[in-house]
This record gives sequence, structure tokens and C-alpha cells, in this order.
Amino acid sequence: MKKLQDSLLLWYEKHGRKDLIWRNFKRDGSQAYEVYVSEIMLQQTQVSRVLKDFYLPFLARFPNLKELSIASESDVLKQWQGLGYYSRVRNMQKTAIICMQKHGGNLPSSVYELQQLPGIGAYTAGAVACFGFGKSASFADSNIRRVLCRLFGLPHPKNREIENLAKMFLNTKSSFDHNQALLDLGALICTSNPSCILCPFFPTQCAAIKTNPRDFDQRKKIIYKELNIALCIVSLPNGEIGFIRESGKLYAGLYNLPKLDSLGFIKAQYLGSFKHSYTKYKILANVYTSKLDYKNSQKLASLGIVFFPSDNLPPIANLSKKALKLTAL
DNA sequence: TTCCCGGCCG
DNA sequence: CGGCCGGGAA
Repeated sequence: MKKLQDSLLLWYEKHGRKDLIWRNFKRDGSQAYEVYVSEIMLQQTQVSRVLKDFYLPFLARFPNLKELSIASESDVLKQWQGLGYYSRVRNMQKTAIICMQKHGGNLPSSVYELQQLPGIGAYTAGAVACFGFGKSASFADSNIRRVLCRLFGLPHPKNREIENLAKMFLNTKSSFDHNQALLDLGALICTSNPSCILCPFFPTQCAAIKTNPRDFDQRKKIIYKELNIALCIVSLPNGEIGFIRESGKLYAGLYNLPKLDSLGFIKAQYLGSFKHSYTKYKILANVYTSKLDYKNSQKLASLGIVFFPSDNLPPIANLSKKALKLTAL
């Protein structure tokens, strides 16, 4: 076990992504918020994308829990616009409010208390405790899970088994580097199509290499469904554009262009089409435009359409952003 | 162009 | 266990 841990740390020392911003904060809890923000963003999003447009701008606008807790929902969603899974940031604001009320304006440091907060599950609670507070916690996201499955030779483990494995394998003397190393190994080398030659456990220490690493911890296959939709860009004489606020779970709180068939029989002109996708849906979106007079706009307002000037738009889902881009071409 | 990737919640 | 998002790799 000790030998495996040492191999891992040695590899991380040479090849780990040690320059990532959130790996170089203080580990005494004083920058736990910055770590927390990174972990939430990284939950379903690639490192490169988080870094490119979102992480630092979000911290600049909401530098601490207090600022996040008092912001308007619209400001919060705008800062997250385009990143997807918008309930993540709505939960972050709920968490910020709870922390202001119950934890003296700070994130709690224990895994248990962290996990009570909205949007924080087993993985994120462990990661924030370890990476933000320097605690010796073990946890597993799907990268770590894949690494452990292969290393210890468990083809189809239950969550409980993986958690026990992570705990047993944890290097309590270097938990920060140990966990970051596992994350990097899973993201860079031990991928679904692994580069075993480059792995610190190759060729003798990894159980899976004796058979076939691809047989371990296979993802469930997603059945995609195709969906055709028709969006309509309705504009007023003054140039304002009509949107509808989403109230369901999909795009909750964001605005989208209205669907053409929700507008009744209005005159609309075909503009173009594009492809988009979310969850299991592959969407072909046809886009129409319609210029309204003020009388017609009253009717649309009664259907829940809200008009915004193009220089002061609400938070808009990428689906509708793509449609609006067609007008610029 | 198609396929793949991911943590939390109800 | 199915729903949630979008980009980028293949």
C-alpha cells in the first residue's frame, strides 16, 4: 500500500497539474470559498472551460459568501450563463445564505456539515474539507472511481465499496496531494481509453492490466432522443426582444426565446437552423423572426413573454443564445 | 457529424 | 434511477 501511495505521489510531482489556480490557495480554510466555487464549477464541466470564461470572473463579482448571499438571482445566473446545470449556482446562493445565518459567514469545515448544504454531496464535501481546509478526507468522483476500480481490480463495485477503498488507500500524511494526484491520474492517464504506458502503476502494480482495463467500471450507455423545436425571435419597433422565463427544472430561472407554436398564429419568417443538445436530447432548432406592433405585443405579454432591450438582456440559455447569433450573420 | 463526459437531487 | 447542460474529442 505504501509503495502504491509513493508511486502515485512521485508521478504527481512530475506530471500533475500543480499550477491550477485552486491548488495553490491557503489550506487553512481562509480560502475555502475559492476552493468551493472551483469544485461546484468542476462538477460537470471541463477544467479548460471553467478556467476560460467562468472561474475568475465569478470570484471577481462574488468574492465571498456575503456578496453571493445578497446578490439578485438574475446577477447570479448571469454570472453562470453558458456554464450549464444552473441549479448548481442557485444551490450555491442558498448555501451562501445558510452560511451567513448559521456558520458565521464561513463554510463549515467538517465533511458532515458540508454535506448538509444544498448542492454539496459526498464528493464535494470531501473535496472542500481536504482542498479548502487541509483535512485528511477521502472521497471519489468518477475519475478517482475509475482509477481505484482498475488499480484494485473491482469490475463493478458499489458506491460503498469505492468509498471504503478510497479511505483505505488515503495517504493521511499527504492527503491533499494524494487526492489531487488521483484526480489527475483519472483525468489524464487512466481515462476510459487509458494510456497505461504512462501510468505510475504500470505494469505490475495495477490489477486491471492483467486483463483489460476497459472492462472496469463501464459507464451506462445513454439513449439519445432527437427533438425538433421552432424558436421565434419576436421584436418590438424599438428593438426589444421577447423572452420567456423558464420555471420548470430545465433552465430554471433562465430565459429562452419563446417557441413559435406557443405564440398563436403570428406571422413569422424563417431565419435558419442550428443543432444543440442537453442531457439526452439532440435538438434541431429552427429559428423564425417576427416583427410586432405594440398592439400584438400586449397579447404576447399576456402569454408570459417579457421584452428586453438588446443591451440589457436577462440570463439566457445557450440554446437561445445560438438562435440570436443567427441574426448577426 | 456523432459520441462521450460528469455530481447532485427527488 | 432518470433528469439536468454544453463543449470538445473521436
